[in-house]
Amino acid sequence: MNIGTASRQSRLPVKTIRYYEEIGLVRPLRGENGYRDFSQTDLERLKFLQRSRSLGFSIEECRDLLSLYEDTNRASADVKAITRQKIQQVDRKIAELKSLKRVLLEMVEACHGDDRPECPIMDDLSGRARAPEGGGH
Amino acid sequence: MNIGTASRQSRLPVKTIRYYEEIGLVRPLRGENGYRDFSQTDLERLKFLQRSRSLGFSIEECRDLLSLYEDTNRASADVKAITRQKIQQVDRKIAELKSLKRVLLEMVEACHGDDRPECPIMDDLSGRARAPEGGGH
DNA sequence: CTTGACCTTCCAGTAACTGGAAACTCTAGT
DNA sequence: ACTAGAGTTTCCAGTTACTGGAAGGTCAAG
Repeated sequence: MNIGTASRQSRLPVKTIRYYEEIGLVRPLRGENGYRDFSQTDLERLKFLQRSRSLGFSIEECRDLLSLYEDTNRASADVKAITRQKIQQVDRKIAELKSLKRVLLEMVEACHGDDRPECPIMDDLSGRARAPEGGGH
Repeated sequence: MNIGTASRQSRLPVKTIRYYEEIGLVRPLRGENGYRDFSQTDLERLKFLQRSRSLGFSIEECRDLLSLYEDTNRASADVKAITRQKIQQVDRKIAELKSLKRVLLEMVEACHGDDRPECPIMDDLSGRARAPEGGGH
């Protein structure tokens, strides 16, 4: 099948598929006209990539998963371990964002937000201390 | 002051400061020897950038904030609006990550994780349906 | 035979740096 | 005066995972 068909069926942009070929994630055959010719197996790989990428695995992680995927003797435990690591990464990222949000919220709450030029948010960003407001920690 | 001193005082890597100059975020003077010479004002800008970047504002957002910062007539409301937007972005990102985590957790929980080759995680990634386990939601 | 969709390659750009090479300057110690 | 080492300069390339665009070849329908 041509790249356009593969694109629709894998829900990956054409450009992305070409890129995946470039970095060796798929190796479609070529027709006489030079067009890429994707087999069902190639399509499987593309779908696999689409899903694992959208689940936040990096290209390199996908490469690992893909080789595990195609190794019929691989242990389920290996895959589970990688997935667990990924969950931890996601957890860390969530925690980071939450603490970021907390700071931003504090800044917004301290800000009168009218058309006066004084602005506690700016003071925060510039490193000036903000006056404590009712002894919060 | 030299770039090394500015680096230590702003807690920005030397390379990053040069990059910020390249994209016009700071414009230090030059000494006779060609060395950058940072004024107190330059240092303020660098500190401002360090803080706002670490709070997740993009370079372009920082550029906007910086011009608001230096506009003594700007309204506090403008800054507040930008910060509110940023909070919404952070919220969206957190929600995304949480739903991502949910999927990953489901996969891990469905996986026996021993050395057998069958692996529900792989089945998920490859798009195969997984057998429902006790009436899922 | 033309039109338009689809395909090809190659080059460049994105965001925000980071690393490294080659060369110059400064400072402290001998 | 000389030298070693730290600090500085510019420039080029690499990172991640694509995305956009130009210039051109191919295919199917009418």
